[in-house]
Amino acid sequence: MSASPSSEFLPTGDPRWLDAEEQKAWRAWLYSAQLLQDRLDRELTHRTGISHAYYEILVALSEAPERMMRMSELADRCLSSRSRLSHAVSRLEERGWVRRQVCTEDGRGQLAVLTDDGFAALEDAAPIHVEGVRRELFDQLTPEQVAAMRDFGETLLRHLDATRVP
Amino acid sequence: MSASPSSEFLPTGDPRWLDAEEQKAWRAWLYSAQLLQDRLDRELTHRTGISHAYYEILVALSEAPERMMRMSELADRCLSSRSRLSHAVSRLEERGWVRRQVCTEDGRGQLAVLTDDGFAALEDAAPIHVEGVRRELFDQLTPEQVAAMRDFGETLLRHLDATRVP
DNA sequence: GGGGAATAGTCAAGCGCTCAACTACGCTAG
DNA sequence: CTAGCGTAGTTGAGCGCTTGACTATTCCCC
Repeated sequence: MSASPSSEFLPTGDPRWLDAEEQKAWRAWLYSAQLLQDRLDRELTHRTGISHAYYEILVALSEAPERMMRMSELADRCLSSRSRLSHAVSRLEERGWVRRQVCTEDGRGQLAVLTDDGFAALEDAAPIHVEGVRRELFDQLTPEQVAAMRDFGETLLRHLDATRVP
Repeated sequence: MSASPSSEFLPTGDPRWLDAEEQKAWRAWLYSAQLLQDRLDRELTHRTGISHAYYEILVALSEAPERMMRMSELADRCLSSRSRLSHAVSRLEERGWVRRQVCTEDGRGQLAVLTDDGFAALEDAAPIHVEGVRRELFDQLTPEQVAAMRDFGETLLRHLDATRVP
């Protein structure tokens, strides 16, 4: 719907429609974001058997002290819901890459721990992922574009973080 | 995994790891993209019952001549697989928003046609979506950042398009 | 003009996600 | 102490997506 539709008497007043330039900018960003994430995810999944979502979990754990994290903390770090993370960790447990451990400080809590097998799987996958990001993203951009991408991302993150409603 | 892991003798040579600045840029972009898309999709879904993916289908049809498109064409336009689009159109058909029609020029083909009910649903949803995009995206950015976002998206799209492997 | 490859679309099985309900534990006020 | 509320995490049902196989039609060229 490129032009304003005919409904002119909305309760909240006329929406601030996007003009042609804004539409182009929005679509270019949206399509490129979807295609890029899709391509990287597919390459990683097909070459390593690890989806990008699972990869993020393994990375987070590998960077944590003693390679272990509380479930909720891990969920936040991976932009995941509690439920989604719980399911994902169960599946990673079945592969032997992660194990659960009760948290001694808080009887309600669980710790997700990266196993040696999980770390090895991550070591195999990391080069594939990094090469993908470089090939599809950084190799295509000038340093100025990279700087703008970061600036853009950080600006948006500040806003999204400030207006979060948990 | 922020630093190079210990596997130093890979068949393809050492991967070109991301340095700290590149990591920050990549993460900022990735997280902001995921959070933004997620927030817009949730708002649209909860307030209108239409997910962003379905919204895109309705928009594409509404802009097409006679509000109809070939299934494959529609799939490409919506960055969707044939199968996914076929499922989605079936569900939109159940809601009475789209109907299928055999293509007279090509006996294999099907046309997806937007119904009046579908157009009305889109008219209701469009202001919600546009306000979301404006509030979460354009209102947060300077004109320079918008220009950079578009430039970034178009650069990436050119690359992704040129290296597509169907 | 007839046989094989290519194309359009659908369908079924299985996986992963969402949502809401649920268990279990901790915290605090009375 | 204990009642009640908040927090941590899990679970199951249901939906949507992916994959790969399948049907039907068209295209191509010998």
